[in-house]
Amino acid sequence: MAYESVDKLQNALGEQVFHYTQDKKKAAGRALGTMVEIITYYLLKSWGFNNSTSIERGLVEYGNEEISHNVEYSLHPIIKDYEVIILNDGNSITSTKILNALKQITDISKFEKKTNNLLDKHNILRNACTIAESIDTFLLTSFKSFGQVDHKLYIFEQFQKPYAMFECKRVGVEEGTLKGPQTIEKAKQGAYVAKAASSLQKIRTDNGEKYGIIYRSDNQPYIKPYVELMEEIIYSSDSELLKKFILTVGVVSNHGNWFTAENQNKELKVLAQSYDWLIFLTDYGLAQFIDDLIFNPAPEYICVQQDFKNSYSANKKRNVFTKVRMDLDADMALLKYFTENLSRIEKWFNVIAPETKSLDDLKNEITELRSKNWRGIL
DNA sequence: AAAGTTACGTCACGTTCTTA
DNA sequence: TAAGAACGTGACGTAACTTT
Repeated sequence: MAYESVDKLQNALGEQVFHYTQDKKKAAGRALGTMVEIITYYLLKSWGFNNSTSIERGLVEYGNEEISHNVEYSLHPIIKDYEVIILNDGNSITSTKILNALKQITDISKFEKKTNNLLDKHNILRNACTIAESIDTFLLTSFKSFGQVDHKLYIFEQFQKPYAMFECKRVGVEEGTLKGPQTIEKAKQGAYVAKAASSLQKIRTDNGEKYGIIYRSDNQPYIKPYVELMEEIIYSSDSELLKKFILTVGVVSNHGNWFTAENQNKELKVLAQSYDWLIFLTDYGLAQFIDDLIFNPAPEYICVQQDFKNSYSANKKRNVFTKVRMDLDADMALLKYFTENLSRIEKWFNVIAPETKSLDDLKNEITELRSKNWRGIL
């Protein structure tokens, strides 16, 4: 690999790409944050969660609906699915067009239309495209197949209430310092949301053990060691326990000194005890992604490099390399890259919490949650 | 002095409103 | 319908400040 640390890589990006900004390191850091988001999202897609995943939805706090937080990715129960065909007229695929097609096969009067385009006329895909909302559900659409004459689309009705959420965070090293970061505020912000979202709440015993508490519908508290209780909820079919449970997952990226096995920084400790799961994208993983797709792409991935370059230049119009807006070719290239390298990519992550678990366990837990009979539960 | 906290500037994205 | 402005939220890095 060309760079021995992500910090070096960030500075190189600053010089090569973000020279037009006022603070090139900061801008490069922001772009690296976008990469962490994209890696996480395409990992979820590769795990088969494409059609369950929403982006930046407002999530209300458990028991306190007046406060909501935009969460990066939330996984929602699918309750109905449809397929429609849209003529390929070369123009954008608007929610109006999709809803008009859907109207032919089902009653959509309870929905309020959104104005999102699944694809715009410059072939920019909108990931997790919401086309309409009702009180407790919404409609999310995606491509089933592309055609010269027409496209086949999926439409999924899903519950507003998710069963899992993911947040991505990255913090860099300050120039001139060996230790960092100084800012724990971001970690606290993430920790607050993680602690406020789910019905499974965290408490400490007097001995410092982490316990969970969850209320049943008769208002009786149910208290047990945290991970034990969490597993009990995930693998149960008890609607009282599952109803407002949200598995919270944090994804943080290394900056070279957050994480050594024996010495975690305060920031990391705060996050590790606040999310149900904290997974760690290593320097190595982030650098591999950037090297394989942006610095030294194989021929089939050059479009990714191009879209990245086009997205970050002094005279760019709109970014086409984000979790939501992604050039269609880059999307397909990313899916190919993740599918073909999935086991290698999964090794980019370390599991910080729960201590004894693996990434496979996480996949199993969200798969288990997806499989619940949510219509009966909610 | 070092460690920790707060404030702030810049960049970015999503939504809604406005304009054409 | 499309593009852009305005606004709200969040991300990231670091200067300035406070506490130990």
